[in-house]
Amino acid sequence: MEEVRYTLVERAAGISDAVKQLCSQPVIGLDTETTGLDPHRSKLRLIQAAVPGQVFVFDCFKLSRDSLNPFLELLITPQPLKIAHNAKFDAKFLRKHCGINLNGIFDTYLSSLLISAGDENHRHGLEPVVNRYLGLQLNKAAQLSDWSGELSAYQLDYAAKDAALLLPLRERLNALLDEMDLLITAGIEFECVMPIAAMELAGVYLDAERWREMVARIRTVHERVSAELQKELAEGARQMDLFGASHSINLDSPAQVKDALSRLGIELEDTREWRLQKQAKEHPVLQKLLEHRGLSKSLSAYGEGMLEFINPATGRIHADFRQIGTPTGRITSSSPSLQQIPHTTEYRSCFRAPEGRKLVVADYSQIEMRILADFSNDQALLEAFDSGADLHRATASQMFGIPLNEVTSLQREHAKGLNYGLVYGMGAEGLAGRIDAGVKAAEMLIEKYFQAYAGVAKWLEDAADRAVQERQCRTASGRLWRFHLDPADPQQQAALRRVGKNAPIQGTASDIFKRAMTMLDQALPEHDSRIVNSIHDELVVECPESVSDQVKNIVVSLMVGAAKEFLQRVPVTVEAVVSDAWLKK
DNA sequence: TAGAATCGCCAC
DNA sequence: AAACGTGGCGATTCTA
Repeated sequence: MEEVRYTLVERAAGISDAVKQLCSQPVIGLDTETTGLDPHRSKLRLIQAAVPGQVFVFDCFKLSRDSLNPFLELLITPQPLKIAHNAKFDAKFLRKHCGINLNGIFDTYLSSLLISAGDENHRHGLEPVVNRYLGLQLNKAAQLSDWSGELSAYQLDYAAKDAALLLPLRERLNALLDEMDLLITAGIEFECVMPIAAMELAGVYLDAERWREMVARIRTVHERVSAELQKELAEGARQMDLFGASHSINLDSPAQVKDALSRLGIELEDTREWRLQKQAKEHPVLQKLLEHRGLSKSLSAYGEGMLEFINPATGRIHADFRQIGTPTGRITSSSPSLQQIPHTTEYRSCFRAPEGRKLVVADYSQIEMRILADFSNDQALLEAFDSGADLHRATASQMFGIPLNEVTSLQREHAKGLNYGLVYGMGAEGLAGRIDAGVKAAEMLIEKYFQAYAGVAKWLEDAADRAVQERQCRTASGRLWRFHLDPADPQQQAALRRVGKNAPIQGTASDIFKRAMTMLDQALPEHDSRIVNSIHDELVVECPESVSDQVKNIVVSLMVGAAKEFLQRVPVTVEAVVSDAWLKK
């Protein structure tokens, strides 16, 4: 790419001329350079704004916040459209350091993800994206340079070039989004950037003392169980070892554990949980091993390490949320993953509302089954939801042709197993394992289920057929997943059929969820409230104690409202509680 | 010896 | 040898 012309704006006097040229544009390329990655501990150095043939580079170290105001005004309105690559990053720094919410976003990173439609071979950094869609080679070497001192011409040129590239890149990506019918999904994603940026910036409060005590408690038990296991597993070894060498085995090594068990006469293919579970009754040592595994998991994944994520600047945990974390559109979280904290009181009670505040914990009730009911237009399943009865009880009642109040707890369990497993394309063996029944019995239950819900059966089979035929599927918003499996391979075809059943449903739940986050992000600030965690179909909102009931009502009504944008046939309910901690009371 | 691959398990 | 979809991640083991 040829050299870009840029204007360095270091004095307040230069702002008005820049703004004059920027405000007449329908779209501008936007980028920032910062002294680090954490908005709470790093500084915003440059803001670059590109128009065709010209880039304005604002030096935030030399300009006061007030003098930047006329420029920032352009960023908080939908027009001009701001193009950024991973706008979440820039949005966080602009919010933290300039106090503004970016509005009117076109994100080239999210666009690239949508266009790739689940192709794992595609990378989505600016460099590969520019290479893929513009055929240009980009040098990102300056990105990690020191942006806190006097800037070299090389650095400024790099900064300007990045912003300038966004204009042609957007042209190309927008055309592709249009061709692929992805504009509606893209709109949902772009509007969700700011809510997610705000959530990351807010972070979630963890009671460190309480967490430490819990970890210490677990460690004590872990040490005891370890010692007991070592002793039991050494039995077999001692008899065989003529040299009397110590045989302390690594309990975290599946291979060593398997060998040790073998010496005790317990032969296993592998030592996965379900396999241990199977024989735990006859071999108490396996029960103990399972207990040890659980404790080890607790200490490694959810131990002291969690405390290192507490940001010294805020005292809170600011996880990294990937907005399009999966091909179905689900958000994922890492560093730490706040989406896989064990669902037990001892863990979750450590995630709390700070003094004077409360958490509203809200989740969609059976959202995926409701989407299935809506898509399939199955009258019986729709009726089950319309009745307002407990879904699994209603399902059992319909399967066995008996009144609701005569459903036994076993019948309800079986219906529950079916309701949960179905949207994942579960087979008879899977159900048998889940509900602790024989395969024959499971087959009969599935037959009964599909007799009751014939419309569901038809929709699922059609969805699977379509996936095999078209090698792709879409959600309600039009989000696309293209498959790169080989349909000639029976195993891959079976997998494809399962994904074909599940992805439209899981992905539509994502569509709904992102709309809910967007609507809430607009409504919550006036109540001094904010989203602090997001877990697929559950939201955690932190709010002042004094308005917690009001906020709870807002959360419920907006979440329901978001679902109604996509679902017309089925009622949607959201369960919400006001709590001191991340608990559903 | 660093990075990749695998196992195993947490969430929805 | 897995079962039922989507992930993240820590520990061990493999590999260049």
